[in-house]
Amino acid sequence: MQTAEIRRRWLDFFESKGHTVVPSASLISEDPSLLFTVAGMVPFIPYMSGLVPAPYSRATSVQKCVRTLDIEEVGKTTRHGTFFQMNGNFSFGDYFKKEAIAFAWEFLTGSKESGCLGLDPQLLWVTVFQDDDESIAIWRDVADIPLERIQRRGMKDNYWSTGQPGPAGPCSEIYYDRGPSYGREGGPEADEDRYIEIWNLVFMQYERGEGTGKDSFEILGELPKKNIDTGMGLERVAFLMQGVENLYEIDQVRPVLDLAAKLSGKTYGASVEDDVRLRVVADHVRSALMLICDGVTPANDGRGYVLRRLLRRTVRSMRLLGVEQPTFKELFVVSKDAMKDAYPELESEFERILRAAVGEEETFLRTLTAGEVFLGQALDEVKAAKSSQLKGDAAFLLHDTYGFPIDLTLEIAEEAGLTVDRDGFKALMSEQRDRAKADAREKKLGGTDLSVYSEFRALGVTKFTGYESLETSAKVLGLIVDGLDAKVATQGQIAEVILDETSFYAESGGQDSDAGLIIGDGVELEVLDVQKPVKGLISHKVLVRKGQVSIDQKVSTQVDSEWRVGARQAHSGTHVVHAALRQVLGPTALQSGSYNKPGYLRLDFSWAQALSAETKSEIEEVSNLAIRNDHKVTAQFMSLEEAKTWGAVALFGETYDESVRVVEIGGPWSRELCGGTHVDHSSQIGLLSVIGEASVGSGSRRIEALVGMEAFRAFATERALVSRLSEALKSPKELLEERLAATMEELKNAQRKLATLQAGALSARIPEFIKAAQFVGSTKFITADLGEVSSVDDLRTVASGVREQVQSEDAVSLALGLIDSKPMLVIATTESARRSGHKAGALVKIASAILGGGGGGKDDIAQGGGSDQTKISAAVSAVKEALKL
RNA sequence: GGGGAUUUAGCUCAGUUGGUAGAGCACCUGCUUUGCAAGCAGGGGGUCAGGGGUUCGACCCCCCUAAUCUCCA
Repeated sequence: MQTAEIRRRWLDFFESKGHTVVPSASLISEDPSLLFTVAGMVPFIPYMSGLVPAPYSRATSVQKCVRTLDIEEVGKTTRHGTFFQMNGNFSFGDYFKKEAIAFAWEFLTGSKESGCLGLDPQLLWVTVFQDDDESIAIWRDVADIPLERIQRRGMKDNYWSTGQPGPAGPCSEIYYDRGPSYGREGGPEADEDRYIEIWNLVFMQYERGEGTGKDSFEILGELPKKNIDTGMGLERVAFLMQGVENLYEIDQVRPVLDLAAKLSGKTYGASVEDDVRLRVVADHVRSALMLICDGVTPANDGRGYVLRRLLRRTVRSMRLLGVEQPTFKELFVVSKDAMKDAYPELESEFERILRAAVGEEETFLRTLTAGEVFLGQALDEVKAAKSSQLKGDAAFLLHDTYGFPIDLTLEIAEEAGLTVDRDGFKALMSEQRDRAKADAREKKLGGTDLSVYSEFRALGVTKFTGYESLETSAKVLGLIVDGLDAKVATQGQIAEVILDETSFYAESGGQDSDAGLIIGDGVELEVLDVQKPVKGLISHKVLVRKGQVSIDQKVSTQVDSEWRVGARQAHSGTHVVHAALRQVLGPTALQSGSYNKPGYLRLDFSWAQALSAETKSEIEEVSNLAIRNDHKVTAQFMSLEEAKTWGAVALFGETYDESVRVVEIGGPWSRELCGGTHVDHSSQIGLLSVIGEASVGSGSRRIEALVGMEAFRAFATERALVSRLSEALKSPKELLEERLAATMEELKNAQRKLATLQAGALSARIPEFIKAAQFVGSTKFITADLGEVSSVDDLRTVASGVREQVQSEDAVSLALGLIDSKPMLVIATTESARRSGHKAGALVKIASAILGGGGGGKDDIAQGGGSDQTKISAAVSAVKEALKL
């Protein structure tokens, strides 16, 4: 049975059992503490923990997941994949153990004709938590499974919790027996390779307390609402049902493996090492495909770095298989075709996906080439030193600084007949890890506890009235002071206020929160920040300016109207720029993040190269034309499905409710899902001025713009600047550039002429200096006092010019002058003077010490200086004295 | 978030406890010559990423900033 078919049957089955089908959430987790969606239940966590009331009591999904913790195991085992799909059914305070077990058994063993999977019940084994007699009874009852195929296991294997205080409970797992050729008898307790886990049923029934690890914490009591969370690994079931050996051979993955084999001329199954590499390629290509599709781009940190590693490991594996040419183009096409039945968006997004993947492949191939050169030199040095081992720090430097993978270093060193100090390398790696971890611990302080909000959220959602009006009368439902529930907040305090309704916009979708006042009887609160700490709940951070505010008080929320006008201009301006980007650059220039506040907006978008000045102007022009065309701006609510078929731009990394708000500017010209506040007509944006465009990492650019009055003021400031320049250069504005270029040219010529003249004038004085030479013993001593000079170069020119005239004699020339009234000197010696022991460096040191400074240089020429110009003649005498020796 | 590396002529890069910034290629001029990156001679071209500091003096040492590459979390 094809993977897509199992997926479809799953959703149909649970829908028929009254479950709401929830589409897979993005791989980019909404929870900022998680890099990715790592399990099927992740999108449901707020409902499980009770933070947010569940909108349905039963749900089912097939969730895309990425896990890279075991990335090194990929390809070596049957069941480690970095990307996988988790089929889940969930109950939020609805059904519990009995139904969960019955559903699972029916779906697995029911006939194929009836829409189930039709697995042989004789091959299924079950594990339960050791004390959970209730589950054993249900299994016996529902599945008629013999007791010897039900095994009891301890906390470590069959007890679920998040590792933190909160819901917890026993699990029951279903295993599939692959048969005697895969391992020994005795169920999962004996052999988890023969008996493969396919389904985990988690019964959330207890509240756990503080504690560490998986098995040492106390149980505080029963949960008021018990939940069911189950997960069936789609890839695992697929590989068992398709009669293949592991998850790399299922229909969604195998085509990539086969292509990699074809490209490298290898035969799958011929070599253990090559097989692992082929599986790594097959796995990583699929993970990267899905990640890029969800909006991740290669980067040096966070999610982007995980993606980069996947892509680079793929390139490296292909190289180890013997392919040095680029291969991503072909590999990704094949992977996309294998996955597109379940994920049609892969087809429409493919151009963007491929661009990101191929771009990364190119840069990594460049990195490899650079690293190979470096490694070649390092290996030559090892050989030259008659050693046979490349040091650990050299291997680490290659890896850490040049991004050259360690296994390639090992491979190439081996080819050259050398070994690598692996222990040294590992030690340096773990040092680096410790450093990063220590830092992470440092920063972790102040992790926010959201539980204080859940009681307010239980009272219902905060009604947002700000789309229609700036002012609303409301009731104070809750106060939080210093993170704790409070009854009252007094003058001077900073508090968080929860209201039943509000006209204040909370920061989201890139739009900064509203500013304004909350006024009540004798109380005035200044709104500093507005956030949505949990879905549906709006919290106002305020400073109590006058009086005191208490629970149940009636207040009026008053958004600063000037602020809101600016916010609307900026947010609509962001949509305009986004649409303009896509019009000018094409649909792949997709927004990946944005921020806007009155007068200012910035937008990050996926794009590889810097924008040319012309492109930037074009984007600016298209934006301002759209503003001038006075498009109508409308907002309406509709279902997510409807919005998608309508072609609204949904942004990656954002999560949307069932009902979404679609904002249009000029109908289809700009159509985005957005909850922000907007102008009514595009002309109200006023004016839009692009002020900057820069890189925020490879594959991602940031454009910044000013709107409305801010844009006007920026232009006015520049105009004033140009006026001042024009006045200063005594030139009309139109001729400024020419004038400036001409002035620069003149200046350069004048400087050159001056330098020539000065050099000439200085050289002309050389005979005069020589004529005034004195003899110190047999050495001719020539002093040239040049007075104020422009640089040491003049002194050097004279000193060496003099020396040139007397080069056959025993002579020492000294040129001295003042630079910014500090005495400087240069001494030059002829060859025969040096033979008599007169060294320029030593002489300069003597002189400059007297001048209150220092100096030095070589034997033939040296320079120095000091700060006391009254000591000049003393310094010259000292040199003369030194020459006597 | 924490490290490492790089930034020098149009391009690729040298630059040695701090003492006049170089090479190859490209460019210009002249000569020579018509054979695969032609040769010879001469020449132009540098805010040594930006800013601050230490020093008599900084491409070099210290601090800050930016861009690019890279590793770890």
